[in-house]
Amino acid sequence: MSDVARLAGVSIKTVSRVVNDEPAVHPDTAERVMAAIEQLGFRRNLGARNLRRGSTTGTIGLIVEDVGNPFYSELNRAVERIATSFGRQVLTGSSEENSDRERELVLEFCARRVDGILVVPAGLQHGYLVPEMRAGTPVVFIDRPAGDIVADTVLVDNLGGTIEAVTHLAKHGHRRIAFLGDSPDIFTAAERLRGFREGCVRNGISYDESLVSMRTPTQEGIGDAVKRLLHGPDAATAVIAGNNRVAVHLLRALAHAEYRPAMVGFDDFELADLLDPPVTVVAHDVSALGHAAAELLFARVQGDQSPPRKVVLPVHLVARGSGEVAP
Amino acid sequence: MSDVARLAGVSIKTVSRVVNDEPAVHPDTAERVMAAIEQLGFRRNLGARNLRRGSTTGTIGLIVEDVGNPFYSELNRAVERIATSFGRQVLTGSSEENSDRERELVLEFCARRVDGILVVPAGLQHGYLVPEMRAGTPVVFIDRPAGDIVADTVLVDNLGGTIEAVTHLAKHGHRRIAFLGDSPDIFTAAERLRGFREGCVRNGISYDESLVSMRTPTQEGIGDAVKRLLHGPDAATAVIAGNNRVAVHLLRALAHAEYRPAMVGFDDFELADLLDPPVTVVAHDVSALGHAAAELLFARVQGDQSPPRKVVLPVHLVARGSGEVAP
DNA sequence: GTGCACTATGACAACGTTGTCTCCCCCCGG
DNA sequence: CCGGGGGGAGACAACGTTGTCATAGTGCAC
Repeated sequence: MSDVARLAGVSIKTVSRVVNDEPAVHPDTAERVMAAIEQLGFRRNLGARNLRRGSTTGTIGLIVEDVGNPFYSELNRAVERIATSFGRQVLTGSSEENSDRERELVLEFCARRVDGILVVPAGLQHGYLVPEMRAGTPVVFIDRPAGDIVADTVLVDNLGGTIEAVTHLAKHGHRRIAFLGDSPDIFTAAERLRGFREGCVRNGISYDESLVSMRTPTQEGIGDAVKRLLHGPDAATAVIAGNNRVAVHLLRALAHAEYRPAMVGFDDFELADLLDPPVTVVAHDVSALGHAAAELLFARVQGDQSPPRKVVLPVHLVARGSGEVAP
Repeated sequence: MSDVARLAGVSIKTVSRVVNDEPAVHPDTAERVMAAIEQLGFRRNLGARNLRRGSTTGTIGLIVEDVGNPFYSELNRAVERIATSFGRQVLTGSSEENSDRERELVLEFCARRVDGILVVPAGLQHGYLVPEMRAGTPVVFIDRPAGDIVADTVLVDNLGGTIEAVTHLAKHGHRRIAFLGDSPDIFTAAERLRGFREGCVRNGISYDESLVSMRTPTQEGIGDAVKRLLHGPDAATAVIAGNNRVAVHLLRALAHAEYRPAMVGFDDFELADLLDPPVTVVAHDVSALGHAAAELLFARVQGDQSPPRKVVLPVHLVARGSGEVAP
């Protein structure tokens, strides 16, 4: 900036006035300054600006499990849309379902003085956030609640959705329904299992633990579970996939099976309608999730001091075929 | 920081020494400082630090068309992985295939003094980058080359891949092959069309422009193209989808068709193997694309001054069924 | 006891901006 | 001719850090 000032033959402050479109600069002067800026390729240093003004940095942080997972990338996109409308930019990070990594990312973001943080929490302990939140960095939890603190949270109706899935299958005559979930440490997985249980109860089905598998989904693990749960005299006639990754592995495991059980997945996914049979899912609006969370965050950024809110978004069952076959 | 210093009864500089793990601080003093930091929830301001040290900001920018598109989110993930290994964080933005937006994002990133920029360019004019690059911000172009400047670029073999697709179909007896591409303004789309032409030539097929459609893919547009190209006396017996979105729309348009042509898609996608018939694609390694680009960028960040490089990654045809049916 | 090396600490400036205050000049009314 | 007002511009400090240099105190060899 001082180079520009020298070249234009003005003071550094006048350059500042020009780049900030402040009035009270003579047009001729402004033009000289602009020319100098152009010539030198000057670009104002936003870091220094934010430091001096004590203003917001114009960035927010988004932490998800994996930015490469279509579920989270859609979330990312929705968040970005809102951020852009508020003139903010988005720093993203993948926690890889690792709470240490999550914490590292959060603290790094705080050190960068992001205006706010959106996080799909991996861990259950979030006490480390208390000082940051007290220091004025708003945090909104997405898809899963904070472990041990009270904070803004946006969730989907995991419980209701899974109950609906069970009911749907029961309505089509199924009494032995398997549930393939994810690691029970993950809130959504635990909650959906709870919904599965409750769904069984409501439909007069005795809950059978041997038909449940709760573990991080891998192709091999799901393959084994399929062999175990869908064969033999007490085999399940229907199966619920606890999330989109379970669903994909399950579909692959079933692809060449001689017997195909009825199936309902939690989370919609692209091409579900083009498979044979098309896959019935409990769908929810991922964009709406990101949208709601980001809106909530920006309300906080702009000074909303009301008590922490908990938003639960609805889900709905999309019947496409795979869930409507009889036992 | 001055609050911490006051509470610990030391100078601000000593606090700085403690947070930077500098030697020559008495353990007792350090402990007092740590306690004060803990008590006040102090977190060093990275912005101020970077300003003072004149060092890098520890961030890089990534601009893609749409962070929500699985193709780009996988790229994002690969880039993030490398960035993390270099201790950097990633600012992301979606250009929405709009060159003004792209430019806005780039300049904003530069104003934030990112250490480097990775961009999947939307426009053809990149002269605006020259001052920034001269000022020392390295830029690497991904998937598409810069329009009018020389810069590091990482591409995939669009030409070779499409030739391979045509050859594959020709080998299975097809002589009338349709090509559904994207807007010809997009480098990859134009390049794949060029490959289609070349493929026809090499296989002794006369290139028929009436079997080609180059436009931004929408469900409706692809549906119309299908009606036009795959019916009538001169109907195509095979079709090449120019990218993953075209493929998805095409699959949906064909789902309930009485006649299904052979098909090969450019870009692999999840579940392609589970469709009926499984979809044959020209696949390339999106992770490798992001990996290579990020590695190249960090080499530049670390001072590599060698002439701009152009990397072309190989593609390979994955035969799954849809491309192996006879006319 | 003197000199020297070394440890622990602090004062101060500087990074690139911008807010505040001040100054100068010109124009206009009385 | 003088005073006041407003437009245009600059000097300076400050944002939160850290690099440089200075200083005070300690221990040790001579």
